Amino acid sequence: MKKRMVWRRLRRQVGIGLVFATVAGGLWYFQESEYRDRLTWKGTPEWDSMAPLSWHRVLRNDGFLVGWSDVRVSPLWVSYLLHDDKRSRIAERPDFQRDWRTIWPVQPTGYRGSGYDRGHLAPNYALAAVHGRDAQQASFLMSNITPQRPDLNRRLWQRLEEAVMDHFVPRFDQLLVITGPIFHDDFSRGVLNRVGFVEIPEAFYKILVVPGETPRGLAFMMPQDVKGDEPLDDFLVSIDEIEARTGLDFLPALNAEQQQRLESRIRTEGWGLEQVADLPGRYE
DNA sequence: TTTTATGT
Repeated sequence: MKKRMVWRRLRRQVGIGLVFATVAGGLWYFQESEYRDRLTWKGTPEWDSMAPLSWHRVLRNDGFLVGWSDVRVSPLWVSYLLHDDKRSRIAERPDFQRDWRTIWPVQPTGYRGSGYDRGHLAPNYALAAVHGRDAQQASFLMSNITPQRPDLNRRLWQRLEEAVMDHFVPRFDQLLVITGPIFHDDFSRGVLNRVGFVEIPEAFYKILVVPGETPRGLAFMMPQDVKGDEPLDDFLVSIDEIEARTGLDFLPALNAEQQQRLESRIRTEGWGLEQVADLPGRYE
């Protein structure tokens, strides 16, 4: 008799709890996607459901988003918008910081003696100049950092980032940048190929998109072992190729026809690449 | 005013 009443009450409470959790979760998700939409264009990268290595969760920062993989212990992509409205002075470089959202401990000191640089994906300068101090500090979170060989990070990659800020952003006014690592096809190669817990990529990609009715796109893929003074256009690839290598789908909210046009082949017309492809780096 | 590591 009494037992049945207790059961009924319990069931009702669980029911109310579930409804509450669902509503709260829905509200959270709604608000979170509003925040994300403000930081991107045509959605954030989505993963191929058949490829667990491309699964990730989104970390939201001031000025940029990070697709974080707890399997690779690495960001799979970062995404940020740039516009031609730069601050004239930017603050000093902050210290690298542990990001407590990553679960696996990735310490700022963890790269010491590894032969790899702590390479930014979302760059210090661009984030600081366009999005301000909080974004700059967030760019030094270890969730935004991947192991990069010094000749890539300080030379070729630096030249590409400089071309983005000094050439492409002024040229087009607004730019969406998606950038990230590319890993060896064979996951077993990555199990021990790590700096601390962080898997070491084979190469890196950077996708530039000019938002608009008929968007323009340009994409690069650069391996770890470069000298650093190569012409930037040696590394052009189609976005489709990057999708094939990463298991990610970029700009998922763009309609199929536009995606096909934008992603299937390399189109350099209008970018003025020849003006920047051979510019020397800042730290030769 | 654009990158980092250095048992400094």
